[in-house]
Amino acid sequence: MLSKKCKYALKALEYIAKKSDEDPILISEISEAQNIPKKFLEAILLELKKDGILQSRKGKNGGYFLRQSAKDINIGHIIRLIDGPIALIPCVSYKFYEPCAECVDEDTCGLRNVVQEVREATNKILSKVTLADMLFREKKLTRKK
Amino acid sequence: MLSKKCKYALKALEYIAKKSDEDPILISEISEAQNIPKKFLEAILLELKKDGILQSRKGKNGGYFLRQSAKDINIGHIIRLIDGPIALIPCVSYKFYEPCAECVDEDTCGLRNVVQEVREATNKILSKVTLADMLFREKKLTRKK
DNA sequence: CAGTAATCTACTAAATCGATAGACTAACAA
DNA sequence: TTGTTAGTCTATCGATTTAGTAGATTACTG
Repeated sequence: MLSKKCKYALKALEYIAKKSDEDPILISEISEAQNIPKKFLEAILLELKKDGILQSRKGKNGGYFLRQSAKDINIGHIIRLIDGPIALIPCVSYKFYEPCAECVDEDTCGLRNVVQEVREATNKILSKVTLADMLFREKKLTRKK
Repeated sequence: MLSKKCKYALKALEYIAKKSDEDPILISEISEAQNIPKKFLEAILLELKKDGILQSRKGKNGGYFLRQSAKDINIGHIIRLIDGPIALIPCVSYKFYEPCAECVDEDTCGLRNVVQEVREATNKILSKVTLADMLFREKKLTRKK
């Protein structure tokens, strides 16, 4: 499961991306619009900034804005940044590989084999969905309604 | 990520299934063979028993054994039993559905739409893999080596 | 009845999660 | 150059979950 933090991060990014042609956006505006505790959101946006996804300006007319284009921001990347591994077991993770402490032989582990298949499927989706895609999906769903 | 508890449960089931033609299997035997803390394993096996997956007998010649055939025990079911929802967000979960507290409109949520696709892909795999399949994969991998 | 092995009850230490408080610093405008 | 605005940094906190332990009890078998 995604943590609330991660969900907040994605929601906030979505909100910023949607207004990416306007002035920098205030933390407090995002906080109110998306129902995210302000102080908590601060820390999240900072983390996204440190990773180079967001940029910020202090003082009057300050706020946050995207550093990269929304179509270059990958959803899987955000999830990994905030929550860590997406894989169900670390021994099949790309970016966070770690051997199982109790495992006798990784190469012949049936569970690992199954979980690997799940990771493959998940990754196939997440690696190609960007922030721009998410916005587009949202638009499409809204039109349908 | 799966909890250690869940990994232990799957490993234990695998071990029991592999020896399903023999006498009931002792907790202590599984614990030693699979490097699982004995007391912790006790609780896990009990949970699996309460769900009807395992059966047990006390005293001499006692131990645990499968209640159902290994090919009727679904991996996704075990994961849900021990860890709860597999979905990345509860608002797309089959068995553990819950609306997002902060979400304004679920039907048009772009994130939800993406996560739904991931769930679909994950579920397609997990819903068809059984304990027997896992054993088979293990055998296949061992032969290859 | 003795011994064995599962079951039940009750803890606990450590980590993580979600959130808050308050001081500090940079940008801008009057 | 000073006040205001808005992001940044440090620190702490309560609640929950995770992983694991201890010890007494109950059921089965020979």
